[in-house]
Amino acid sequence: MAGRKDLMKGNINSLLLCLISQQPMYGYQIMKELEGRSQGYFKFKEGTLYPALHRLEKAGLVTGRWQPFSGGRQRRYYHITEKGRATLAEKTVEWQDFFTAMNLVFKPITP
Amino acid sequence: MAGRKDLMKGNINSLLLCLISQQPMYGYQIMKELEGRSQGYFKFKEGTLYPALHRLEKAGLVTGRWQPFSGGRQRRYYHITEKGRATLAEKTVEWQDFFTAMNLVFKPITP
DNA sequence: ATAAATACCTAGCTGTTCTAGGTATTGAGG
DNA sequence: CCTCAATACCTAGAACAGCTAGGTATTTAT
Repeated sequence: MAGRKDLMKGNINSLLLCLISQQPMYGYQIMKELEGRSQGYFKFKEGTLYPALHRLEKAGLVTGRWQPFSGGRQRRYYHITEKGRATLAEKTVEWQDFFTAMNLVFKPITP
Repeated sequence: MAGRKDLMKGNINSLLLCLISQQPMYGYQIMKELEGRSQGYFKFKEGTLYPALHRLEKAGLVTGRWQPFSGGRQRRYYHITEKGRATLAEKTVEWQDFFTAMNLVFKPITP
């Protein structure tokens, strides 16, 4: 029974799903990508990002796969699931509804 | 050191300040007004609204004044302060920045 | 050598929001 | 007359997201 309530708190899930839906990504990459696309606005802390990814995985919206790359350190690539794609579609509509509502209230300030 | 972090969680403060800045209002009236202006989208519970008003008052952004009306029950009208008006201006800019950033990330989904 | 960037993780705090109750008055419907 | 809905305010407690602040380990540039 999610909905507008969750939107108030966390748009992070939506942002993560959106990026991962376009191509599999690993955590650190997502941080940089979000910062780049938003022109420096979104700077998520690791303590915010990684738990969020774990929540998404636990909810079955993404699946993480360890992949070694040249060197030694492993990267955990997250792939979107069907369920994740459906959720993203819902979240997108919810976001649009939300900012429509916000603007309906905020508009009258500067008449 | 507020800022984008707070936006994620609570836009309620912004909405409340916005309404109260236009005219002094009491709690119940604010609930109805928000619901009306947002075409039914915002339906804040009393357990959300009243503590939020108390927080705003404690922060010096609004001042509450008891006023009796025909009948018996008292209404507590909230007036915006100078500090509240300044905060509202900041919050408005923050909101615009936020949804600009959101749209920068969300746009590429449907190319 | 050592600093910075990459790459991942978690325990615990704070603070917002909702749930779920409470009080009290007025007016309408049966 | 009585009860219910609407008006009008309030709070304690739970739930949970996001931040703080720490940790590990590798590679590359200085």
